[in-house]
Amino acid sequence: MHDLDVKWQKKWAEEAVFQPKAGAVESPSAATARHLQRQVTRDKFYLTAAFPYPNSPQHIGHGRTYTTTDIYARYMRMHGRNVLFPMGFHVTGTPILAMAKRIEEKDEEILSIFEKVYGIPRAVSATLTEPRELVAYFSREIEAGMKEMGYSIDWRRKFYSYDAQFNKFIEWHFAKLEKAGHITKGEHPVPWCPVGQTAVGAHDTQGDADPQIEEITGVLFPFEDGMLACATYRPETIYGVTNLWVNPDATYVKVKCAGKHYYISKEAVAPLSMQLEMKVEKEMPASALLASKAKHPFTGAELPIFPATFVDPKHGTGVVMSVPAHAPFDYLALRDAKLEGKIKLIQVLTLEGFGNFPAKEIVEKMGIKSQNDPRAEAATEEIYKKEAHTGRMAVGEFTGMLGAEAKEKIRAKMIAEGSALALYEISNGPILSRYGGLVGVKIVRDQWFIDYGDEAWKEKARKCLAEMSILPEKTRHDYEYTISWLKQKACTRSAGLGTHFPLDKSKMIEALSDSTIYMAFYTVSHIAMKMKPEQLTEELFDYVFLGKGEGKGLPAEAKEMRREFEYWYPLDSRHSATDLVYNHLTFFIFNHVAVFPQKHWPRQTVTNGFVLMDGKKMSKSMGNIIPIRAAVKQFGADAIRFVVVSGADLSADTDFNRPAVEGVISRMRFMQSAMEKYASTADKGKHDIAYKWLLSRMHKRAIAAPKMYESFQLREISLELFYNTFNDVQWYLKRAEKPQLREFFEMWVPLIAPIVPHYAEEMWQALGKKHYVKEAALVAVAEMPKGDAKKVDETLEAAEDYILRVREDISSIMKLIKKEKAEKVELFVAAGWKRKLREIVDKERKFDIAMKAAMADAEIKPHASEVAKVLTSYMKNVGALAGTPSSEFEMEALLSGKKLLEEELGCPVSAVLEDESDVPKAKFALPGKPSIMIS
RNA sequence: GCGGAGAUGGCAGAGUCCGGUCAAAUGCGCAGGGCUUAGGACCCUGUGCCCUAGUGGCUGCGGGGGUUCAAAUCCUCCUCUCCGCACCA
Repeated sequence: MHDLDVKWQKKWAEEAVFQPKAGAVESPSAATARHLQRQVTRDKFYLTAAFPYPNSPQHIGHGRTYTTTDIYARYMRMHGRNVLFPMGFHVTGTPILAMAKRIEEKDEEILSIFEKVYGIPRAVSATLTEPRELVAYFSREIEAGMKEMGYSIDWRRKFYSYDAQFNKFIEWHFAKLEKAGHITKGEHPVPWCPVGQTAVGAHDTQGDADPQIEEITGVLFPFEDGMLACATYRPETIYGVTNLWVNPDATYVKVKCAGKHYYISKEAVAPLSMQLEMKVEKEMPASALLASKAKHPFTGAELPIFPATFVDPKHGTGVVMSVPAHAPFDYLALRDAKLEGKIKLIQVLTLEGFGNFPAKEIVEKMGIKSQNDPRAEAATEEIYKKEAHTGRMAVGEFTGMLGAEAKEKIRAKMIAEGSALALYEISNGPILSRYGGLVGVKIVRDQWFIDYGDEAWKEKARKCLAEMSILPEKTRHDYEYTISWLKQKACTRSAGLGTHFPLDKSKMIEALSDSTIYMAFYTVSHIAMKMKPEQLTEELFDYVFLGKGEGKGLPAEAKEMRREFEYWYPLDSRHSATDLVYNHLTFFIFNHVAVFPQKHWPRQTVTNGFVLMDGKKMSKSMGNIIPIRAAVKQFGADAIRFVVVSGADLSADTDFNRPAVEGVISRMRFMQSAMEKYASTADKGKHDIAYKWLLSRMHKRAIAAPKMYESFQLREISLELFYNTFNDVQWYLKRAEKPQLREFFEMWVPLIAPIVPHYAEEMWQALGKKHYVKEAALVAVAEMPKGDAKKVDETLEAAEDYILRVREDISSIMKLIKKEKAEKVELFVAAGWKRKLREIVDKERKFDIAMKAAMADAEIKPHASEVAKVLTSYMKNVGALAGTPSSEFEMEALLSGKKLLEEELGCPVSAVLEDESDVPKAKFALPGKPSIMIS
């Protein structure tokens, strides 16, 4: 398999079939020139798939998107379009840096994954400590894998997103955004590692946990000369605060922050200082706080401070406000301290199914013993959940409002009047970063944004979307939703590979912001990459991409670049996995409409689901990843291409498993040997019924194929052009007296070529001179056969189905009567009156009315005794009545299948009309279902 | 919480829009047989339950209820699963 792949990949490369020229013909070898000539007189077709991120090799999961794209590219090429399918590498951002660092630190986990999963020897991975070395190595691997998969990519246009020329392009891109007013600056909370001094994403954390930022409220209670800060998720319960809690064993501090004094736990200082600048002035034991009292920020009422062990000094501020009516822990702590009678509970929310103090009730109902009882957690969860959904405010200015709504209002109000701080926290913490620090939340000043919240911009994006084709169509809603909620998107980071942010060179443009219009760069990259970066000025790109000016004073290459861009743009189809709809693909639309004129807006996106391995999600930790190159070596490119796209609908996840791959390979072999046996010469003589039937099916499929390819019904195609076709050929070989398959194969091979190109190429060559389809040196550039509607014969196909059904019925009866071998088989075809009765029932589906109508019919009346019985059997399946076959049809079909049946049964088979026979069994015949007599 | 998608046989997965030809395509798995020294591959047959000398009957498509001569398919309520909610490629 692999040799065959290499053979044709080499041939395609030699003939440069995947290196299209904008609007004119290059000079590939004479063999293909003719076909390329044909192509360029037709329309161009430009498509791209998301470029890979080379921080590790690719596995078969990655192969789905690229294979889908390639099938489409190959189909379009065979459909006569001049196709451009380029590829590059995305290296922007921090994961590559993180990976290189981990290798440098000899991270056992990563080295062992490389060794065990991808088969990279430790000696080799040890050399990948430099980001550029790493990129060079993995991009080489990925490119080799893509070539081995037979992707029809124009590699001349390859670039890396940190190349100086591409940097220039991104600078131009951002200059356009800035001029359009889409760049803003502000503050932003990010997950931050205090040790690494950097923002962290999932790939920077231990265990690949994705840190989630959550807003919390730091309520400030006047206390001595400052304020006690309490972090809470439920600021709306401020009305029900009866006291405060501190941990009796913790140390507390007095800090100065923006001119004010706050009291918090000592352990809260480090995480909170990422958000607020603070200076510790004094340290004190908890007892110092317990001796004093705080004041309620609204009412000024005195609030005692009590000790409670459930207070975690590491969490929030290390001080907790007590709302015993609604928080089980607060109630329990109060009860534990025997203070229940002394402190009066205050109701804040009304909750259906509960009285005034839900926390007290649930604690009593569940019989929870103390604040250290593990069930206290469950009780809290239940009450919080119920109150969050259905609780209504019972006190304060928002009385009657849902608690969830009141929360936002109260929080905003308190922050505005200075009685609370806006704080953030990592909701799924504690998370440790790879640098060893506990991840906290930092407020980044000088954060630059792309303002996707701009309504006018959104409108333009919607307009573009409305005119685009979205496949699968049901994804359109996801785009609309994403456009509606997108706000400011942070577009710079303090570290990473890529392009420096033009307005602040100390920052880097992050990865989702520098990959939105790079498809435009491909159209000129093969020229730009040979130029000096400083030649790629804003003026040049304005001319090339926006057609500004006449190109005077610009480098000589400018005109050619402009021509390439104008020829290839707009992008006809953009491909990726579905997860990118919510960010990349939507940004892609936004940025195109911001930078380019409407005629260059994208026309289509195609998104696909993932690949599962034996029904399970692929993951490095589970070790169920098959690297793409290893898979190709083992199974050959075509089988993998076939399996990753044919297993499921485009949007659904598909499964990759060995039996599926092997099934494909064995079927391909079968077809190949059938072709060798029966298609070596042109079909001879008059086609018999069986061959006419097979060709009818083939032509029908050829007619249906373009639509299926164009709407990415790849599962449907594989089913029709492969499994069902395969079954047809098997049936045909059984049916045909002298099988011949020449016309069949001349059509079949090009039809499947986009999916299994190497195999098809080999078959195409083996066929030699074509008799029934247009000749082409390579099937990759051959014309897709068009089915001939005149060769589609529904009657013939129906007859064949009929024979199959009769055959099945005979064998089921044989089994029923436990007969190994029959002496003879007699078939009786139903009488005319039964057909007439069927028509009556088809029109009138109520039993009694149909019965009356039947009895009024002179032809049917004589059979009155049988009518009720026949009618009953019709009624059972009223839907099956349409298209009653004629008795002539049935007789003819039986005659055509007679020989096959006799051979299979090893006895004479006869067919007569029901009314021409006096065998009693004959009466059981129904239209389409002859009565069978075996003796 | 908000938004989206989905639930079909041992498994994967069609069918659902436009109700009837649906015990339900196709593939895998499993069982029996053939081939083979054996295994693999390959080929045939079977694979919800029940009855049966006659091509049959019954149950069934997440759960409940409804519409209809007829429901996997239409309506309604419910349960459960998956995905996304950004600064991360």
